[in-house]
Amino acid sequence: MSGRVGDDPATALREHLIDAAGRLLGQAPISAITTREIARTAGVSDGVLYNYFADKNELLLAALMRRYVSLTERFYAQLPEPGSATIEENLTALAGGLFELAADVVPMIAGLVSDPPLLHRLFEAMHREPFGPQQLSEPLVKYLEAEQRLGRVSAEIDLHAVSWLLLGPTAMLGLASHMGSPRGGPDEPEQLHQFVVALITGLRPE
Amino acid sequence: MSGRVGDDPATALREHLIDAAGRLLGQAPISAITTREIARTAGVSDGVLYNYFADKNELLLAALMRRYVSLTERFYAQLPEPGSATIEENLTALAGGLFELAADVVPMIAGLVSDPPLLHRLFEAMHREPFGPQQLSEPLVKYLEAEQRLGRVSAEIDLHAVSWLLLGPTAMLGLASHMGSPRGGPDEPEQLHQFVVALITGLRPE
Amino acid sequence: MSGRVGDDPATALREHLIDAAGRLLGQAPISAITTREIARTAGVSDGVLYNYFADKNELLLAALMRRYVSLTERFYAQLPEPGSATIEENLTALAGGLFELAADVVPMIAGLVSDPPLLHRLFEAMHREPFGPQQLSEPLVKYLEAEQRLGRVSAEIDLHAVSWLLLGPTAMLGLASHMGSPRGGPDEPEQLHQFVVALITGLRPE
Amino acid sequence: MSGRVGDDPATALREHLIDAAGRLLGQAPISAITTREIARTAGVSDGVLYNYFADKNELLLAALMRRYVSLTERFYAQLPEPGSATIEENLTALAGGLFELAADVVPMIAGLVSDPPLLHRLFEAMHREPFGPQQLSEPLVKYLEAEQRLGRVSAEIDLHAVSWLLLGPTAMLGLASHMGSPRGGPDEPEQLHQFVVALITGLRPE
DNA sequence: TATGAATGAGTCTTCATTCAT
DNA sequence: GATGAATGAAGACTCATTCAT
Repeated sequence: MSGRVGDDPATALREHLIDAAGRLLGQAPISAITTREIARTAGVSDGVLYNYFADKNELLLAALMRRYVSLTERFYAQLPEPGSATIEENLTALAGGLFELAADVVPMIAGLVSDPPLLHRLFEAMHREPFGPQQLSEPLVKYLEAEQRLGRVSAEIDLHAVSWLLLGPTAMLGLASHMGSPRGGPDEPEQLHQFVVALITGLRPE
Repeated sequence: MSGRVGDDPATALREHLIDAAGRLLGQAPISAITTREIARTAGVSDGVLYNYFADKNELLLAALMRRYVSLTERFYAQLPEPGSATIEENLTALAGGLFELAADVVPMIAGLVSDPPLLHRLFEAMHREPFGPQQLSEPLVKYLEAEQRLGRVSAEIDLHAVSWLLLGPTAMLGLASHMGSPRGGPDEPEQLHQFVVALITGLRPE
Repeated sequence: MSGRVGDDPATALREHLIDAAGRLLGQAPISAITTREIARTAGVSDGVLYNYFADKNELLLAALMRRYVSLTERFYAQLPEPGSATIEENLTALAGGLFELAADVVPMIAGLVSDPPLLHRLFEAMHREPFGPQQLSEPLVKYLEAEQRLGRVSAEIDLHAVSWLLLGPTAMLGLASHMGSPRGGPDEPEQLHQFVVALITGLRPE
Repeated sequence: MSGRVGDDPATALREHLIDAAGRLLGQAPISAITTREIARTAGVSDGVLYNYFADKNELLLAALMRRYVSLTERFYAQLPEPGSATIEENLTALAGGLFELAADVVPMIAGLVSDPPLLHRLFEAMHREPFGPQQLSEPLVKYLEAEQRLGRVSAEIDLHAVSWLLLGPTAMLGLASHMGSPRGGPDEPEQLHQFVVALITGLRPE
């Protein structure tokens, strides 16, 4: 039972615990995760987590952050190249990535609504990261600015607002995908495409 | 110990319990509400709730529904008159109402992510109501159709998508307002206004 | 809600409650019967029973007695006629009746083992009845005495012991029929017949 | 609070809990035994039992089995030697052992009639033991077969039936001994003797 | 006398946390 | 440091019994 964890520096176990907790975070609502379950998943004893974390929440917090960062990076890696393809295609692909991100992140965060102090701690931690939640829109804005300079996006529009107009419906759809969804409408990729088309068109009569 | 409950006909206590639970729903995350707490808040004994509800969840469900319906009705009462004022003003006001609705409803529902069976029951109950969650967009679409007929909104745009483009960012802002918010940006009414302007403008270069 | 019980003297309700409890006694283990269930079965209110009985147990006791007496009477009505048919046939038929009696009575009494005071009260009541449990063997002994006088049963045998030799295995089989029985052996009527044959034969080598 | 449990290897507490439950099983009806009572009897905290058993019933089951096995072994150790003494003496001694066994086992099992699922689980467990309940008769049958070969028992009799004729009345007497017994008759050893004599004699007129 | 709503003690079970080894 | 057995507070739910109407 000794070398199971790895031969890394002393605190490799800390990482190992975070990974185990993170794995569980993808499988069950956060409130259903017990310390015993984490310990078993990690293959260590029940009490060891208290050697590295003040309490269960602090471990969960670290796992939450790690998960958030890794999911976010996955999204950033998919950003389209300004000037390539069409705006419609690019934004639709982007919305697809956002949807996946939201489908993974939203339930994680939504589950935290039950635990405001923990939620608050998570947000503080997120804001210390290079890519906090509101900065999620930043690369999106960057991309749109580039397209604006290329003349492929209206010069007069507020790009920060546009980023919310993409993020919002997409996240909502991601959340909805976790509930007994309202069958019958178009499927999700098609909905995302319609959002983009409408956003490009604008409400203003020609 | 007699008149405490009210002088209404028979099952006034049922209502009283729903009210007590509803009050707690506004103060604490749903998973933190205990049967004992409800009983104490209602000023009755621990076991009474089982005389009126199959279990704790059924009571919570009733309280949740009552809250949802009353918040929804508040929103519907504020719908703008097609043709009056400007589109921008109307949609901004509408977004304001949606924001308030979301700020109240979203945390309520988000907390349920931890309890999928209860969440499912809530959705079934909501769909039996005249104004289910997906029908939330219906009056919005109705309003936009009227404006479309008046020629104040582009004829070629998908109004269902537009409704999501309004609901999504607004709900997200409502959720965000419950967290240690990202200080520094514009305040919420201003953000909502910017969403509307951008949505009216559209991305397409003139 | 007034005349539901009948127009008999004032305490017809007492009888009605006993009947309702007796009906439930045939359907569920005694410990699973609640006062509310009795009241609903009887179509009366929860609290009435305390107007006629000191507590739940006293009502149950009365129901138990009534049931015991009625089942016992059913058995007595089936006693064979001495001299008719053969001893083997008569005793086999008799064992069949006893088996049915036991299958009905045994679980009722066995369930009481969990409640010694109530059990004790039941036995005291039974002994005051004309046909107490040990008197169960009396008609059996009477029948055997008649056969003895007719020379169809050994003169030297203790008929009281014989009655136990019939009652015992039969009751045991009745109890066993209520449990996940040990499949594979002969069925119950055949077993009863074998008991009788062996009892007639005796262990003594010819 | 350290050495209280015993110095045995690892799961001494598991045994300790079974013992505590077993002790209570001898003192109170099974349905009256609470987890708290077991814990207090064992001198441990309320929740420990769930570290060793899936639930209360599984602990009770283990205690029940242990008791059953130990009582059964006590009985098997007393089997008479075929050919020794007389049949009457041997069977009377055997009936005495059975009576003691029944007096201990029957109330234990009878109390379970109120809890069919647990009863079923007990039977399954019993059948996995070398000496299940129906195999109780096996050593008895073995003994009688030996006597049959020695010519001391009628060759034509069904020994399986005979074993029931001994077990049945004996078990009934054992059960009866737990109730406000029917004073006045012969005492139990004498009754058992009479059963044996009658069984040897047989009903058939010489 | 009948009602049935209210009571509240008591049950089983879970789980974060501690601490002797 | 690591272990994992023990702790015990807390939660949902049941039900015999009471009592104002």
